[in-house]
Amino acid sequence: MEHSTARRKPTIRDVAAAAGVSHGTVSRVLNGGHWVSPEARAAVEDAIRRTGYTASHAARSLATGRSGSLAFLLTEPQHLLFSDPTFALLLRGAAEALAQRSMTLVLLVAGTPAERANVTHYVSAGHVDGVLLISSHESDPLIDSLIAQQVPTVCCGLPLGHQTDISTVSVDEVGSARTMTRHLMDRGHRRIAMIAGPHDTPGGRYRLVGFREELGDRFDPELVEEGDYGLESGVAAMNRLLEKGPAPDAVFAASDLMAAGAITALRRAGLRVPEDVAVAGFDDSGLAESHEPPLTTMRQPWEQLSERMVALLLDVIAGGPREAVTLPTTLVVRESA
Amino acid sequence: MEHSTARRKPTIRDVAAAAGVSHGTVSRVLNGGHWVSPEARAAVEDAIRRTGYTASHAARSLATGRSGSLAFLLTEPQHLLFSDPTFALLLRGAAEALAQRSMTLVLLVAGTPAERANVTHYVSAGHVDGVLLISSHESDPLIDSLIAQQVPTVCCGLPLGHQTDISTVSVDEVGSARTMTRHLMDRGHRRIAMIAGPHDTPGGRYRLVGFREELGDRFDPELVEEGDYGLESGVAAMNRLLEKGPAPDAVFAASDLMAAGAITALRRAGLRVPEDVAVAGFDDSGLAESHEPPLTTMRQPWEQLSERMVALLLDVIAGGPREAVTLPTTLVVRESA
DNA sequence: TACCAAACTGTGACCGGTCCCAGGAAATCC
DNA sequence: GGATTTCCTGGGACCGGTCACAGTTTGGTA
Repeated sequence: MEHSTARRKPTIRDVAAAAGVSHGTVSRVLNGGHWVSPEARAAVEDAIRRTGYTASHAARSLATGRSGSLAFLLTEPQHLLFSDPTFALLLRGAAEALAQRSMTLVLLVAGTPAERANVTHYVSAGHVDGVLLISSHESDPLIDSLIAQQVPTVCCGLPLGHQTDISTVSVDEVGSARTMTRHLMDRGHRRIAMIAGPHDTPGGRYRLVGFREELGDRFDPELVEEGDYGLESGVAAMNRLLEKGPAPDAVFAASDLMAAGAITALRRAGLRVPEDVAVAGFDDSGLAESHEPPLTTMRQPWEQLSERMVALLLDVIAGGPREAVTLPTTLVVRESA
Repeated sequence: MEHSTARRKPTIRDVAAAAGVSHGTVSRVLNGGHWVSPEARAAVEDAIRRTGYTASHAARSLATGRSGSLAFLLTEPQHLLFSDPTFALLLRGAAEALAQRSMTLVLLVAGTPAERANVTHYVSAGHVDGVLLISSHESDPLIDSLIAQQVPTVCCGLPLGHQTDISTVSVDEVGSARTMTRHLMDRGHRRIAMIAGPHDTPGGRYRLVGFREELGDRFDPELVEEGDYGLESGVAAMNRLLEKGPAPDAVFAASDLMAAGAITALRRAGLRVPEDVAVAGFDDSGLAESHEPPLTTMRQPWEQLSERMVALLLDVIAGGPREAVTLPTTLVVRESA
């Protein structure tokens, strides 16, 4: 007898011995159990239970060539990551969607050029099966190198300036912006300003498009300023709008954080929200509900977004066709507008 | 000749062939290069460059028994994750610290009981080399099962109710709270209230201890309310304080989010901050600086926290001794107090 | 000159799965 | 009743690394 049970982790062959079958049969049970007799299957399942067997990721990965993990790739500069609750929502959703499929999420951050190089190397070395690309800017070289390396990728939001066929999951940016703009117009506002997102991001560009479309000939380019989705940039953009001339009677910000920033700037200027100026946001990021006053905003379907991204990426990995999924948003009317 | 180069990824043996040495020598070069001649080493390094070789995680992991990844384990309920910028800071820091060591971070979320079971199973199956445990509550069964399974673990913050020797990295909670309390007293405030964190978390308990110690016989238990670190709970706690009697002239909240919530509640009650009531936070979480008014708070050394946690965990994995690291915080005086 | 240690290198077993192939048993068909 | 198909099973090669071991060369010492 062994001097102790040696606490070695049981392998597939230990299970096979315990069940009185071959390791090949155990493997078949593990992978769906086709072509195994009911008795053999039962014996194996019992043996697995008795031995406390758990499959080794590494061994499986080596044999199959698949890693069983996806990368959650962030390319935003630091200060946005810190503050934007949006990323946390997507991250959590993705982690959950993967856990259900017993896969894992690897978080990759590619803010600095050095990090980008590392990340590209890591990803194309095949350490992950695919990439969930979050928030990319126009003509981001990272996308091109992922495409060049044939890495299965799904983008969150339509990648601008890349006419290649990458699968995407996005929300109806133009329609959402039109809905919110219409809401502000219906409330009787006439001088409506917009604090748009960066023009090299889909949210920055298309929300502005929707805003302009809905306003029609009432659109005034003087009433558009650009921010980076962050709170500070909302303050700055609002200040620029106030410097230009008479205050608008409503402001549509392309993110909740910028809306919060705009409200701060308006208050400093002695204006009340929503009495003097109505302010609407975008995202419904959790901050919106608890803000003072609670923000009127467009709700993005966060759970669906991450779930669909994961599902789509797995399709792509399995060799499925390109797809572009568009999800609807909903108007949430609270107190700010 | 092959019909095409077949795009198979080069292995260690391909490199060996290209360099004219054995695969064993290539492996030695890869692992520090001891006992290899300078010429062989140069030949191998050149061959690696020419072939574009990248080591396979899976194969290495299978051979060594180590996975090359750590888990970032979150046990908080959902709504806090969504809003608290604190987690994002720690997460990013940890990802960075690991990337420098060419290891990867696996994000695990154990909010619901079902998730907890999965996570426990996953971790003890050895799919990660160790666990960075973020924000655990008192007598969390998760900690005990990790200990029981001998999983190398480092906690962020002293785990309450677990007298076992787990390595920890924490900040000087008591000292930090005393510093802030002293600051408020020095500013002339006499009726100082506290919005504490959950009493079953180290930050909730020890910040209150420091507050009480510093106040001495001026301490009034009536002026203490508890929140869950989230914004909403700050609003609620402040409202409870206001209902009890005359408003305090200063409030010390155990998180920036709760401080922001307290300010919201005070404003709704018609009180000005800091003119009528001073409000101080804790964390310096990015929100603090951009808040209106900017928050006086205790800055936690986020980068150091995550870096030390990772370093400590790697020590533990390597068989090093238990350690309890305590890091200092710094008082940041802005406008709110 | 013989002997030995140190420095270097090659070989092959092994980690724990998957998957293919050959073969046996039972059921089906002519 | 014999041939063929269908179902099930065992065995071994293989994935791409690491590591222990044996063997070769070099230089120093008795």
